[in-house]
Amino acid sequence: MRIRVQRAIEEAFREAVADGVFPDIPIPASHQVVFPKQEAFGDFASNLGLVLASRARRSPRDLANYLAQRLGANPLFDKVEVAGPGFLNLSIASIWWQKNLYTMWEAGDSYGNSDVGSGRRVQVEFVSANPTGPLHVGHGRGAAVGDSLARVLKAAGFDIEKEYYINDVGNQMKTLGSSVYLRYLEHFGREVAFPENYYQGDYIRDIALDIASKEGDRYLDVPLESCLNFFIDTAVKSISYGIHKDLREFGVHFDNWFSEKILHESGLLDRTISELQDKGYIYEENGALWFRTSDLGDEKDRVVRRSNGIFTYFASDIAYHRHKLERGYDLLVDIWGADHHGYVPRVKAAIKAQGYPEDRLRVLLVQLVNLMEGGRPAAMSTRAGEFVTLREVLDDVGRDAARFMFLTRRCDSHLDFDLELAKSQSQENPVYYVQYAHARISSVFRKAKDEGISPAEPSHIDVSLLSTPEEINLLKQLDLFPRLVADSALALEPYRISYYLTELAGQLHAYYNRHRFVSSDPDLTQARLLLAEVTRRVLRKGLGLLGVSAPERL
RNA sequence: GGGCGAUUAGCUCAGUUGGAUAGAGCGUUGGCCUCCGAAGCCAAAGGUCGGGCGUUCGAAUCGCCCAUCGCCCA
Repeated sequence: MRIRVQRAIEEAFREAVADGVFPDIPIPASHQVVFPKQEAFGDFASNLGLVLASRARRSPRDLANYLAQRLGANPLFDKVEVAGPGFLNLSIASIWWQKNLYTMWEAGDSYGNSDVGSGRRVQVEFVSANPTGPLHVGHGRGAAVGDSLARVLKAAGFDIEKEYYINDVGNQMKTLGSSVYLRYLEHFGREVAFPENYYQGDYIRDIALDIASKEGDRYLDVPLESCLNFFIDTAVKSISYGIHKDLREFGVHFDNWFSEKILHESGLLDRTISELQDKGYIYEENGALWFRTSDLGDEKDRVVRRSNGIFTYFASDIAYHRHKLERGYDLLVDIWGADHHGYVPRVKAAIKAQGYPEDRLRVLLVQLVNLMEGGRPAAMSTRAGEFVTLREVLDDVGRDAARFMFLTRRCDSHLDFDLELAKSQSQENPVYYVQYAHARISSVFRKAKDEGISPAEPSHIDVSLLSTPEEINLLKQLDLFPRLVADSALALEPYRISYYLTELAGQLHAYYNRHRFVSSDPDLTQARLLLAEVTRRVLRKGLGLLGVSAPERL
C-alpha cells in the first residue's frame, strides 16, 4: 500500500511540475513516506513539502497545500491534510483496505513472500558447535536465530543454504579422546588423575561406559598413543549423533555439514596460506607465521602458524571462508556467539586479502542466554562440565516455547530465559498469546461449521461490510506482512516477525472480544469469515517462519 | 591500558534507520463471561530516553566528551 501512496505523490508532483508551479527538479532522496505515530495523522505521512522548500524557495506549507489539493482528487484517499511545519497527512479510503482482502486471499499460502532477494544465493552458517560435548542453551539460541533467518530469507526470495561447520581437528580432539580414555580406565578400577582442563561432563563417562560394554577391556593396557584415534573417533561419533538428534527435535535441518578435516586433507589450508604469502600478507617472526591483518582493518597482526608448525584455528577459518567464497554465494552469513566478536575484523581481513569485498560476509553475534527460574537466576553449578543443555530445555519447555523465546529479542541483546515462564501455559507466556489467536480462529470455523455455514467464494463476498475500526486495523496490519518479511530478511533480523505476530494476535483478540464472526447476518458473517481466514493464514505463516507450530486447539 | 556493545516506565524489552504528544508485555489498581475458547478484552497509574556539549527546520536515533555495566584482547 505504501508503494501506491508513493506513486500517487510522485504523480501529483509531476503534475505540479508540468503546471510550472514546482521547479523541474528530481524528488530529493530525503523524501519519505512514513507511518505516522499518531492515528489522528492518518495512515501515511509525506515530508515532500519540507524537503522541497529550500530548492523551490517557497514555504513548506505552501508546497504541501498545493500537493494536498491535487492528491485530494485521488480516489485512493479520503482525507488529505497539511499539518505542522508542512507534513502531508494521508488517509486511505476504507474501500482500498477492504478490497485488499481479495488480493491477500488469492495469494494463498504464498502471501507474505516476495522477490526482494531476486534469487541471490545466501549461505547461513550457524551453531557449528565443536563435537566435544552436547549442545547447550546458547547453541539453541543460535540454532533458532539461524534457522528462522533462513526461513525468512527464503520467503523473501533468496536462495538459501544452511551449513554447520565441524571443528574436528586440533588439540581439543586430543583432549576429548584422552578424557574418554581416562574414564574408560577408571571404569575398570584403575586409579587415574583426571586433569582439570579435561572434559568433565557425565557424557564422557557414558561414552567410556559404552566402549567398555562393546569392546571390553581390550584397550586397558594399550598405551594412549596407539588407541587415541579410536577414542577420538568414537567420542566424536557419539556426540555428533546427539547433536543431530537435538537439532532434529528442535526443528533445525542443515543442508551441509562441513568438516574442518577436509581443509587439511585436501591441502586447501596449505595452499591458501602460501598464496597469501605470495601476495605479501604473511611474514615470519620468532619462527611463527603472521598475517598482516592490521593492514586490513584489524587492530594487530595474527598468527596463522605457530613456531611448532601447527596451524591456528584462524588459519582454518581463512581457508574455510575461502572455500565458502569460491562456492559462489552472493552473501555469507555467520552466526557466532557474542564472545567471539573480537574475531570479526580478522576474518573480514582474510576476506579482503583474498580479493573479495568485506561486506560479502555478515556476522551476526548472538548474546548469552541467562537462564532464570521464576525471576531468579537458575541454580546452576559453576563446576566445569555442568551446564544446561538444549536437550534439557527441550524436554522441559518444549520446542515451540523455546524457539519463540529465543526469537523475541534482537539477537545481540542479552536474553533472560525464564524456564518457569516458558513452561507456564499462561498469560505471561507470549507463545500462547499468538498460538491462542490461531486456535481461536480455528474455533470460529468449527462453530461456523456446526451452524451449517460454509465459507463462500470471495468474489461473492461484500468486503465493504468490514467497516468497524477493529476491522480496518486488522486489514492494515495484514497489509504490512509482506513488507515486514522483506525488511526483516534484508536486515537479517528474524525477531521482527515475533513482534509483528504479537501485535497481530492482539488485534485479533481485541476484535474477537468486541464483535462476533458468526452472526445472524449471513453477508456480514461471510465477510468476517474471509477476514478471519486471511488472518489465520498470516498467523500460521508467521509462526512457520519462526519454526513454531500453529495448533488448531491448545 | 586498548577495542566492541549496551544504558528507554518498578521489571524485561520495542521504537519502522532523523519526524509531530515516547510504545508494548509483565507487575500494580479497577472493570468485562446468558452468546464463536476469559490461555482473552477494556481502562488507569507509571518517563528529564544514563549525564553533558554539538550537528539542523526537527535528535531516543547522527558526532564528540564523561559515567556505569558486560564481553574480547594484552
